[in-house]
Order: sequence, then structure tokens, then C-alpha cells
Amino acid sequence: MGDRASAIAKLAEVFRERGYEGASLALMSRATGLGKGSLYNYFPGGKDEMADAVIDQISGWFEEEVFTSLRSDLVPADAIMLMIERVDTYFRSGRRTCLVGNFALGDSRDRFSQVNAYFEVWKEALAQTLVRAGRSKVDADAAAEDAIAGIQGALVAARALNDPELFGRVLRRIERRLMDQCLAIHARI
Amino acid sequence: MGDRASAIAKLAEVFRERGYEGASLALMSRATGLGKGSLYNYFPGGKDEMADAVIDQISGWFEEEVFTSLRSDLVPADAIMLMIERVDTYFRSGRRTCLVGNFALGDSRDRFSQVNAYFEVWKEALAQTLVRAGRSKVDADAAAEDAIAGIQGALVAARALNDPELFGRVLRRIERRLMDQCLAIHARI
DNA sequence: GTCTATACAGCGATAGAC
DNA sequence: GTCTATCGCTGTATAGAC
Repeated sequence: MGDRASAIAKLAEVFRERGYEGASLALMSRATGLGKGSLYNYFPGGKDEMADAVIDQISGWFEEEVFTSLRSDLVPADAIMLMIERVDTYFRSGRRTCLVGNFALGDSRDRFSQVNAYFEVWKEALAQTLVRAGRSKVDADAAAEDAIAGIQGALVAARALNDPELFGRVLRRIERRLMDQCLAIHARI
Repeated sequence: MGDRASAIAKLAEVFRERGYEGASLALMSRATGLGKGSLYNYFPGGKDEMADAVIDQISGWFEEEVFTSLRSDLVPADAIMLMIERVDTYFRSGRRTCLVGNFALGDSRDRFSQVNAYFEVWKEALAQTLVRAGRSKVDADAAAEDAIAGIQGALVAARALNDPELFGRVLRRIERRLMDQCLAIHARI
């Protein structure tokens, strides 16, 4: 059912721009071109199930396009460059925000367990890549935390400052720091 | 009117935890112990004026406790250490989120011009401190962006991962990088 | 200034015709 | 499967008694 998938993608943009509470069925009906009745046919569980489906689709995209590459047998540095590139594409170079991050800040976090999982899986996949590059687990975890926090914060700041290009600038520096982690053999500052 | 100020502080926690849309008058009435009628007596403009007052109070706190120190004649490194300490205190070591960042992610950003100002002023004050420490404007801007994005992202990640201590860890590494910027005289990698 | 009562619009959700 | 009509409820906001 490609139809359902495309409906979910449209719902995602509504949730992304308005947050969980701000995303009304009226808006979602307009965005998808489906009446409320049809929405409830696709998602019998109502708004909650819609949000669930949206987060799952997003998680699935990151799993396929980002996390899988990190876990592949690519050279760590290449895997990370690919991650950065895909992230930049996904967030439209700072013109899109992170729905999962948005949910995380509110009380929606507690309703949707996938919020925690999304960050957990990402952090672990990135840290493992850095371990493959020769870092200790402790250093790798630290660098992964910094990178993921940096990306999320860059999305917040870019939107707050109305400066999408800030995202690209910060992202490039995050990439550089991760590459340094790949090159430096030893250290432990 | 200290009464109004303490009401605003309580309203702030509701907005912080539920976002603009999720913060209902019923919740705010309970949080403040004031009836709806009284809330409208304090804030004739309704919910919008409440949110306005909340953001202003937060901006005021940061102005007094953080930005002013950055602009003072303190040694840059000391000013930055003070900033980090106050930020850690304010966000209760990762157990509190940033209301302004939360608003920035949603459509509330466009309703409240102070969201933009909050980040703008912070970034500029921090960058100026780094310039005082001998950095070029370009390098200072970059480091300030990284630091502010890092802080915001750390709040998102800490909450998403249910790991408040992540905030302290990331914050310490941000501090270290800022201190490095103070020490290095030249560079331009 | 505080409260309770209430107006009325919009919410999520459901029913039922087609 | 799609729509429209409608339910019951909660939302913001206001009126008016005290």
C-alpha cells in the first residue's frame, strides 16, 4: 500500500511543523486530501496511531539510509561522511526540523517509546563506528553524544535564528571533529 | 508586584513541559492556584500575553545572569566558565528543558519575536567574549554557534534518552572547547 | 481582584449514507 | 473506502456576582 505510506509522509509534515498537540485532524485532513472518516479508516487508533506511524516511518528511513551504513563494512570515515550527507539531505540543509526531537522536548516523549529508541540506536551505531576506527568505547560514546546533540541543537538554532545555513556550518564542523576521531589513534585528552 | 513574577514562573513550567499548544488554561490555573478570571486580570491579552511574559522573564534572567557576565570586564575564560555554570544550574543539570528552544521548533517561533532575539543576543555576547580572547570574528562566530547549538541539542538528547547526566557530560566538553578557543592565539585550522 | 458560570469555537472521534 | 453530519468534550475567553 504505497498510498498509506504517502499519507504518512504528509502527516509527518503536519506533526513536524505543529507538534503533537498542534496537529489537528482538520489540518491533517487538508494535508492528505482525505476526509476524517478516511483517516480513521487508515488509522483506527486515531491521532495516536497516526503519530506512531509517522515516527516509525521516520525511524525506518534513518535505519535504512543512515544507521545501516554506519554498521556496514565501509571504512569508518566514509560511513560517517555518508551519515553527514544523508542527514543534511533529510533536514533539507536546515530548512526542516526534527520531529523526533520536537516530540522529545514535550510530554509526547512519554507517549511514544520510539523517541527514546531513535536516539539510542543512532548513538550506538555511531559510537560503534568510532570504535571500529580505533577509539575506546568511552571516547566513542562521548563523541557520538556530542555529534547527535550538535545536530539536534543546530536544527533548533537554525530555526530560532531564521538562518538555515547555520545548520550546514555546524554540521560541517561536527563532521570534521568526527573525522579527527577517526584519524587520531590514541589520545585520551 | 512580586506576585505577578511568581505567577509567571509557575506558568513557565507549564509552557516548558507542555509546549504552547499543550499548555491549557485549566493547567495554568491549577499550577498558579489562580482562577481563570484572575489569570485574565493579570494577563488581559490571554494565553499569548502569558507566553510573552514567560519568555520575557526567561530572557531577563539570562540577560542578568549570563549575558551581562559575558559582556563584563571579566577575563574571557572566567566569563565563559561562569556562563557554563549558570547554564548548568538553570537547566537543573539536564532535568529541565529550554522553553525557548521548544517554542523555536514549532510554529510558536513566528508568534514570539523574542525567540529569535534570545538566541541572537546569546550568540553575539558569546562571540564577542571570544573576540576579546583574541579570536577573529569568523572563528568566534563559529565557536559560539557550536556552543549554543550544543547546549540546545544536549537538552533534547538528555530528555529523549532519559539521561539527564548526558547534559552535564556534553556541557563539560563544550566548556573545554571554548577554553581552547581562549588559549589558542592564532590558528585557523 | 477573586471566583463561578457561561459563551461559542474547535477538538478528537464515531455513525451512517453512498 | 469515502464522505458529511454529528456527538461529547475541552479549548480560550468573557460576564457578572461577591
